[in-house]
Amino acid sequence: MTELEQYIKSYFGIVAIDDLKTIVTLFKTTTIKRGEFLLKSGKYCNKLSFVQSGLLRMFATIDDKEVTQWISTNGYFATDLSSFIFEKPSRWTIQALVDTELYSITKEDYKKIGNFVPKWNELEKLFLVRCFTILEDRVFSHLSMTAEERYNLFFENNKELFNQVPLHYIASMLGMTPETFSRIRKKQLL
Amino acid sequence: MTELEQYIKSYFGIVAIDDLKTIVTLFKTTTIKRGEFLLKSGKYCNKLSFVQSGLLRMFATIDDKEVTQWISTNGYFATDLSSFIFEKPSRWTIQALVDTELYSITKEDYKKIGNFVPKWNELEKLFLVRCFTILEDRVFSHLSMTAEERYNLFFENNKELFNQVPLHYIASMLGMTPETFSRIRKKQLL
DNA sequence: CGCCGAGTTGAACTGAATCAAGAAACGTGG
DNA sequence: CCACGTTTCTTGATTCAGTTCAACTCGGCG
Repeated sequence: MTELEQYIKSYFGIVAIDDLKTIVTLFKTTTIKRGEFLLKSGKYCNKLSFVQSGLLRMFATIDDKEVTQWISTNGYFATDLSSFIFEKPSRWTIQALVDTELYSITKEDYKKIGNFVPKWNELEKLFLVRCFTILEDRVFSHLSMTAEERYNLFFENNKELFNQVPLHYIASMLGMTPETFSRIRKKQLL
Repeated sequence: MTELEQYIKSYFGIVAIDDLKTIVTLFKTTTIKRGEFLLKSGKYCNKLSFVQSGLLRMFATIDDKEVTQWISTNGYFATDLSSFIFEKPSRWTIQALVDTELYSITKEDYKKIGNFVPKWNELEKLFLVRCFTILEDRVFSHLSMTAEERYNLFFENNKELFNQVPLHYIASMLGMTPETFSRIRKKQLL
């Protein structure tokens, strides 16, 4: 069983085996090498990708600075949801931090899932609300927490990530400089 | 035609008149007086409300401080989406800033819409992605902008709000103190 | 080896918070 | 409709969290 199947089962509860198979077979295995791009800013994000193994980073470039919005490790999706659904150019660039295996589905195939799997709409809704909730929490963290508190919260929930990706990407995603990140980190290690 | 009908038409494009009527009749008119609560933190948010007129503020209380997450004015929805969909206790409190007219639908009735209006799933999806995108933009604003830039961006898109609600609520929602808000405001008015 | 990106550390600086006080606007009860 | 208390908003002085700039270390890789 692939991670993708496990993901769907664990997040969406009981789905008929046949439905599960139908969904999964619409996703195609692809790989992307370290440094390569899954999406470039300004392009339409025409696929939804699930990370089987590896790491992707989604970021925007502002005045020569890269702002990391999201890091997708195995078990996460990577896409510009807004671009994918509304078929508009993306603000984001998605790049592989290491060689990465993906299950990708094109927008075209994605639209078909609903026809094959009636329950899909419900699953999709749950997925979207989950994404919404994650962002809601992040907004809240910026309204009510210090850099240190954001660090701790993220660290508790994503310990593994800290030995997998360059830390300045995490710093950027948490809205602080690498220096601040480093100082907080030192403090927490004592 | 109510604002709710207009909202659905303008945001979701052509919907059959019958479908529109079906959806709208499931929403019940209610009013809520200044200071009253639509939702209290810890309770399950069992309805989705559309603001016909008035103002609602969604906030959480942390260490005696209120953190404003969202202000719903006419033409916006007010709900804890996560609580509403997953039927879990809410972190948020929603309070009326002035006497407010709502169109509200219960979770129970909400579930039925799909049966009556086949196209509903598609509309719902677009709605959710729109909500997602708004939050994504807010996260990005905290990762890449100063308080002043956030102020300006929000002001450009929400001028009307500035003469409708106490400004310290807007300040809180933008992640700054009332004092900082006031100083930036003074600067921009010159 | 030498280079380059990642991470650390220190010192100076600054945007924004905090603290405090006063002015203006508001709404509530008489 | 006025008076009074409360909330909102402003302004100034001070403090502090986090940024910036710069220098240095370390480890991996060509």
